[in-house]
Amino acid sequence: MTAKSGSSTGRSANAPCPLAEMPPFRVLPAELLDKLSAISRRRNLERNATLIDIGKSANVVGCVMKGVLRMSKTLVDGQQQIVGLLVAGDIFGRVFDGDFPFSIEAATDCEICLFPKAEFEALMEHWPELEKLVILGLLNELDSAREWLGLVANHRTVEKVAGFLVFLHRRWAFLAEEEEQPGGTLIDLPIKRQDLALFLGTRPEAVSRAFHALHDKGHIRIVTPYRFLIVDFEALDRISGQSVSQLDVHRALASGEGPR
Amino acid sequence: MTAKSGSSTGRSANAPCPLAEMPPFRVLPAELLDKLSAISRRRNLERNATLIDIGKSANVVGCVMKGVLRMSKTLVDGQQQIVGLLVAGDIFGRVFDGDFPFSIEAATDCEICLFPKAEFEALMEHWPELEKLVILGLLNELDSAREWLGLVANHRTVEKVAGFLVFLHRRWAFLAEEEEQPGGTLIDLPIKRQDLALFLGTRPEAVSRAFHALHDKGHIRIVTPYRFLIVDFEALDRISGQSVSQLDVHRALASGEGPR
DNA sequence: TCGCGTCATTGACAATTCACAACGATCGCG
DNA sequence: CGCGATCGTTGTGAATTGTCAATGACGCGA
Repeated sequence: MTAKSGSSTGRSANAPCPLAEMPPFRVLPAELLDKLSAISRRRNLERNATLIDIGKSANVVGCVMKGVLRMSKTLVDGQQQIVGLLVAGDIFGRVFDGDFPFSIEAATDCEICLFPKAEFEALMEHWPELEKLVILGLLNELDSAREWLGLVANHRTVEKVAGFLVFLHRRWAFLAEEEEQPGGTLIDLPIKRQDLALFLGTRPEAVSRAFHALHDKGHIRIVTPYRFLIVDFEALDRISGQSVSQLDVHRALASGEGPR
Repeated sequence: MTAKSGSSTGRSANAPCPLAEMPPFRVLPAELLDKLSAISRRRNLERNATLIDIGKSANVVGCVMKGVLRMSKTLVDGQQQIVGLLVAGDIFGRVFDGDFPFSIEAATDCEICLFPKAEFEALMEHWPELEKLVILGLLNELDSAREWLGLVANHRTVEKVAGFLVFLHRRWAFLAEEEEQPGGTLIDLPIKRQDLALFLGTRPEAVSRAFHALHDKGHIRIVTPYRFLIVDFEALDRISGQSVSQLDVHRALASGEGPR
């Protein structure tokens, strides 16, 4: 299974996961939660640790509890192509399918919860609720990937970067990664410039220039290279050219859909 | 334009679909196939007809029997952003979820098979095989979307276009859209230049130039604007940047070399 | 058959990004 | 406390694309 950076696992490896705390799982009946907890293994990952290597068999299904993971393909020359990010609440795993067509690495320190694939699938067959959860999770991932596609399809780097900030703001709104501030919303960037550049289909230099262009226009404020203050969200949304408001539906899933 | 060509449906609307002929459904037990057929409605779509309007409630699950459909979002400025294509064998539908966050239109004349969502979901709860089918279908869509992401993330238009051809060749290999020819493989392009440009994050002019650049290098042959002959598949794969270094490709192109 | 509109193609120029390089800031470690 | 490595930032010329405009090919309907 996921052999990797040795012992970032720690001794909490076998402790059951507080699944009930994660938004997507909240809707599940208590009995199912118990069964899930019973087969769950907790795991901590240090930044840059590899969870799943492309091609290698990885018979696990998992859920991100904390942190950010990146999914990427490694091309023959060693260059990485990032194909997606996983954040808290996201479920990953090739249920009923073969191996992952990409690697999964920790972009930040992470806490994740793993289930043996076979046992997870067995549970799915008996619990339609779990099956529903998986399907909704996949639809969510799909929407996310397509939203990214829209971002990357933009021509100017400023549009991509602005769209990226909008994306962060909208999609991870329920996470503790943002804080309200007198001047706007504070956003922490989970990945470094080079990764972001790869993801957006550009170069680190262009990303840097774009951030500073937005800064100079007064739309954002660069607190540190990894922390931004969103001053004028509307402006970013306008620049990104993505002004679509129909995606709010799925976020109900991610946010636990309890309220309202 | 796309005025939902009302009743292109014809009188074959209620005829059962030959589901058993579609690859994804072949594995299902006969009894389930019968039940699916019982609730299925066949439908024909003319090119540019709208199947599903964004935002509108569409309580259907469907399968493409023939032709190509495009999924797209319409941005505030009226521009379309294409987020995916559906080809024969693809299953679409927001199972257990709300409305579509995009529109679906026929890129070519199409034959599709529709199921009422509620009844389809009911079948899923009793037939794990169907559930499995849906999940695998979603995983497939996800892979497809991520592959697109890799394409669009490329910088040069030649890389995007080359990657697109590779994508067509690999992903729809089982379709009758390609034919073997003495000189290579014949591929039919299901969408026009402008759509492709939107999809690849560039302009029609650039797409055109890229196609002709590949033509001039001898890697493809443009039979008609919608029909290409793949002469040197390896070269395309190399140029696409999905399997080799983009730097090498740049140099290879710059020096004007052919296949090794 | 002719006329019309759509679409692909091509050309020329401006705008933007890439690529290469150097510099500076930050952080961990001895 | 200084050293080195990593990363972010900035500057410059070269390459590529976006943009605007015009032309030509094709299909459709009158």
